[in-house]
Amino acid sequence: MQDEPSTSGKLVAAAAELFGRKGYHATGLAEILAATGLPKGSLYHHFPDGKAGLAMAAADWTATALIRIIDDAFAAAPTYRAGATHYCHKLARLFDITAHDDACPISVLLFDGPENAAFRAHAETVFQRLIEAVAAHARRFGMSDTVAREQAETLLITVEGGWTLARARQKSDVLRSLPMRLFPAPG
Amino acid sequence: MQDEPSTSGKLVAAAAELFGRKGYHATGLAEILAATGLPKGSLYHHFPDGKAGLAMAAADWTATALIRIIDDAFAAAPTYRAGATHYCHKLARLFDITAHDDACPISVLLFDGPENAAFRAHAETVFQRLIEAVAAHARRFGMSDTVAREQAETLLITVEGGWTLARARQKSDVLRSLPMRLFPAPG
Amino acid sequence: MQDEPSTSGKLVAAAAELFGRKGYHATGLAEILAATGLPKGSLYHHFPDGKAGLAMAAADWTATALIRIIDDAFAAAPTYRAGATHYCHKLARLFDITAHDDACPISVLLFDGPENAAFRAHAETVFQRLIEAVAAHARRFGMSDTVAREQAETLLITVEGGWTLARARQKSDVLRSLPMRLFPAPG
Amino acid sequence: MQDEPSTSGKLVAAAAELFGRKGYHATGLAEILAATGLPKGSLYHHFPDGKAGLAMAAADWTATALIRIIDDAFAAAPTYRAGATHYCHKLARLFDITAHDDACPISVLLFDGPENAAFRAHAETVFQRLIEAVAAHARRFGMSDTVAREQAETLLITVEGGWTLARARQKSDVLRSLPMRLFPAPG
DNA sequence: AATGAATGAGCTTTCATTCAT
DNA sequence: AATGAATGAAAGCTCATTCAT
Repeated sequence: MQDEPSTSGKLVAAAAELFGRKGYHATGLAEILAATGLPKGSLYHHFPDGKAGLAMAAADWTATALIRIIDDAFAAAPTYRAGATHYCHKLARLFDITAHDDACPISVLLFDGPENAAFRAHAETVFQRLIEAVAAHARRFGMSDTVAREQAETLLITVEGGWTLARARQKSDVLRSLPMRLFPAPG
Repeated sequence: MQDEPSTSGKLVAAAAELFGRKGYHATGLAEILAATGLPKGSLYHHFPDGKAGLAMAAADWTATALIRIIDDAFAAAPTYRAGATHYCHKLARLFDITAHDDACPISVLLFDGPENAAFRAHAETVFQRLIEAVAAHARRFGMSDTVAREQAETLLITVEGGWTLARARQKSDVLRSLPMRLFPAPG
Repeated sequence: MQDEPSTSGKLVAAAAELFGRKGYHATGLAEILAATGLPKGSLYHHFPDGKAGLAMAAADWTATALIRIIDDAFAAAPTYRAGATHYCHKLARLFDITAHDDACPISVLLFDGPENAAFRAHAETVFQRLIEAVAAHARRFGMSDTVAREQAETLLITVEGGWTLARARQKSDVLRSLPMRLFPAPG
Repeated sequence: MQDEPSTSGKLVAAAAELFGRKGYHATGLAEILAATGLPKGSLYHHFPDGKAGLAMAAADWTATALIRIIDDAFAAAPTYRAGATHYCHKLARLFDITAHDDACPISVLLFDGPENAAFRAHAETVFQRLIEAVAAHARRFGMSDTVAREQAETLLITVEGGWTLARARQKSDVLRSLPMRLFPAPG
């Protein structure tokens, strides 16, 4: 149970953090290397495709982290609605902890990337992984495949937009208000 | 009845288009100038703050264009729900017309910008203009101030997230599905 | 006896101040115009040769100001030595009043200028005007032409070097020590 | 016995020559690189602080060269006066060899630099190195600490001013006349 | 005499990447 | 696997100057 992070692991973590905070093009490789303390030439051994390859790995890494949060949020929840609510609250806390200045870690990684077909294709895959993670929980609560995917998409869409507005306002309130918008009181 | 576009107007339009499509940092000033045919030095005459100033102007310009779409969508609508639905459909058509590759014209302009306080402050203002434009129509349909603003925020959040997912999939379907998500069938 | 400074007078004064403080190349025309409040196009009406012409005028203006200081210093002096001492003290006071950050107003104007023959020729003329001003006082105290010019040159050389060292140290002490160096106590 | 100049050494030498001849701001990095034949990107590898860092290194390099001249001049001299005289003559010869168009290599490097505190602080240090080098010789000839430093300052002040006037006149005569001014014939 | 928009060459600097060791 | 010097294209920006009004 050694934690000693691997060289490429350190690179991916630093890249995910910086790409999320500053954007793909605004983050220089020198900055990433400085954050890890690794020497100049190291990067291209682990990521022969350079910055683009590192960005894809960082997107995967971020998605995995988000899926863990999703699973945690839904694990102890009695209903789908409760799980979704937990998820929004967890994201609000995450927003408060970080510098209030990170973009949705995924969308930035994907949308500020190079105008590259492979890169764009990767974007949809990553989003789909998140949707599938939520849909799995929805099915667990008895929803049909179709409804589960529809609900998962709605949650993701709302969270994505909510995070953006929260960032504009530098306040996490919007994220905490998402459940009320997703599940309006009847009547 | 041509308006013979002004020099600075041409710059703003080209900037809004390119910033939206490629992102702030990925768009070079040389590109913007090439798109307008203007010489290098012209830019700083009209935008002494350079790229950042041009980006702010482009954000304003885009917001104004979006508000016109909002007003058009709600103008002939019999209900708020109908107006919001029209708006989503109009955006889907806009998405189909453009290169399928533009980010939400506003969020990209604001969130890929430089790490600049003034820039970030401008972001909230622009978003607020859009929310207020929608809220005005909501009030027109009899909603209270509080409810109107809440509904407007919900619409904007959903559209923002929907556009992002549409872009990842390079398909406008998600945008067309937003009304169904916003106003689920009762029962 | 109106003081209302002429347009070109304002330009020359601002140019002399800025060229002296920051150097010829480090001072932009925009800066000079901003300091005067004059509009962009004004400069070339009064100085068709542009920056170089303005710099020559500023050098003349500064030389005239220095000659007035020289004349004041020697006017009430009983001996040449007393006059030279007054002059050094006056310069030390001038140094203390200004930002401690001006170069010798003349040498900067002349030596950081463009690599231009006309400009360099002007340099010698201006220096010669200063030497002649001092030499006139020296002759007044009975020195021969040859001795007077020699003494004037020595004073100017020393003041020039002293001002430079004072600037490096940001202290006017060196200027006050110049008389002691010029006229060492006998024995 | 060639030293095969290092990349950074070539940069410093070229920078010292060009900064001295044309001034800090009038010298472009492109010029320096062209003089060395090095490619554009090389400079920032060796001088991460860019032009300012290169200028400081060039000032040190020039000071070291001047101290060697000072030591040579005083090495074989029987008296302090003889050493100072040798120094002035050596500078006059140096002036004649170069393009007659260099400023005092040090003062230009320091006084036409950017308005930067670190840069200005470096200026005094470099001047002090020169003064100390002369003072060491003065002490060798039996002068007290105080007198030695005073004499060294006087020599430096005079040389500085003399070089400036020589440059204005494009003739080295003034430099050759400095000993006569420093050590006037008694009587 | 006065104006301010227009101009494009030039500036310093940063970039992602390559390569010899 | 690891290193750090080398590379040159491109970045955003400022410059002195011109010109039509």
